[in-house]
Amino acid sequence: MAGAMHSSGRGRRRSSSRAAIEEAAGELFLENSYAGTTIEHITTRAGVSRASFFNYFSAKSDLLWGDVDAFVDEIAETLAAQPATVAPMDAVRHAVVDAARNVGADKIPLAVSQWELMGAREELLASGVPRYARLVAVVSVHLQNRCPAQSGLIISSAAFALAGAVAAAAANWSAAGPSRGSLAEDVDTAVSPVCVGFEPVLR
Amino acid sequence: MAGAMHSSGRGRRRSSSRAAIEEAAGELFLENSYAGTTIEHITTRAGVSRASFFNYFSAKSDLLWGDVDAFVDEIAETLAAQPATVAPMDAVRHAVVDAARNVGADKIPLAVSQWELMGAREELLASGVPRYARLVAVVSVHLQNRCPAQSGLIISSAAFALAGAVAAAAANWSAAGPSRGSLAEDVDTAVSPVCVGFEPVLR
DNA sequence: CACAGAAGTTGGACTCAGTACAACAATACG
DNA sequence: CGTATTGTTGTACTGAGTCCAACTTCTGTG
Repeated sequence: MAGAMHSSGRGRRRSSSRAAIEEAAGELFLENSYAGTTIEHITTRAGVSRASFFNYFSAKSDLLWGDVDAFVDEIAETLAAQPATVAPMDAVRHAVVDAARNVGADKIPLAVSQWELMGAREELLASGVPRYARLVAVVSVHLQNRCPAQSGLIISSAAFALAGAVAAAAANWSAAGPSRGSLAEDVDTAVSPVCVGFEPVLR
Repeated sequence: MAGAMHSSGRGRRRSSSRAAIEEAAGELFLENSYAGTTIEHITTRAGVSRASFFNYFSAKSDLLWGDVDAFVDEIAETLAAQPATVAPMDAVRHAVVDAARNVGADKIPLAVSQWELMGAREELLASGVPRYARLVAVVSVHLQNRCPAQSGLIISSAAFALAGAVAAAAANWSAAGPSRGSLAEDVDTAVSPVCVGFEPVLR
């Protein structure tokens, strides 16, 4: 996020290593599956040193979740810009659905588009957790601000449940294959009941 | 669970390695934190070989989640025994709350009781994912059986949201420290809105 | 222009989790 | 007493992630 701004800094310029790594990884994951691809494979094909890999990514799984991070970022921004007049759960629903609208079928995250192909599902799932946790945190903070009187239990269960519904929608959507419709609709369908259930509790 | 029944088998008897490992691990996690404890530390203190560790546990994180696995097992059993007359989400709520009732303050899972002490929260969280996934699967199967007409999206978002609420309750409860009340109450509070929201959608 | 310093890249050594497997030890059963 | 069965151990290996000290490429300043 920050720290990467180097338009007119002092030292050496970044080469295009990052893009090369991402491209090589995408190819290799398809050829050999995620688990069957080592970081060394990737850096070799990208023509970069192994050490350089960790300049750009903190872990192998980071290659899979970049787009999801952006998705959560967008939700956070939308929520921050929401006027206080909107009902809290409605604000969250709109933020989530809007963000989903920007996820075109063209830009499906690697982790999602190649679910079956890449094997090691559980490992993939586990590597996605920090993103899920961040979504929970973002929603929690928003609800906390809007409903300061509420107990932490209610707040966090609403946030967890909502993030769960979003995850379900994403999983379902990706599993639908090339014939899938719009992610935004699926997210709306999945999230609505959660909002309906929690809105009255949050008063 | 299964596979451990060896009261009068054929070959060599199991020694008490398992208990020794668990005890040593519990001590060491408190002394040096989870991340600061290696498997070799554990096996050395337990007086067992490193190889033996993997006879009993498939990963270091298995030491933390054993009780949670039992919790999910219990939910699965209760659900299977539920009569078809109960509304689907009510059945799930009862199963979850009942299972929570059996989790006394004395038997708090390692992963939960020593959350702050052990550092490496994200790693812990990630290692818990397979359990979360199993809870989702158990609930999904139940809903699928009770509501065969429903779309997969609704089913799985209900299951995800419910599992999320349970996780929130557990996290909240554990964070409450020694003064915490009954887990079952917290779970009920967290899960109810989800059930209220999804019950009508499931018809 | 030289040079100091910032920022990027690399090689190499290291720790640790997890896998694989062959040898060895203990036990029940015929 | 053998023998098959099962538990335990030693050992060697792969691969992720960390650390760090060199080296390279760049920019701004005197």
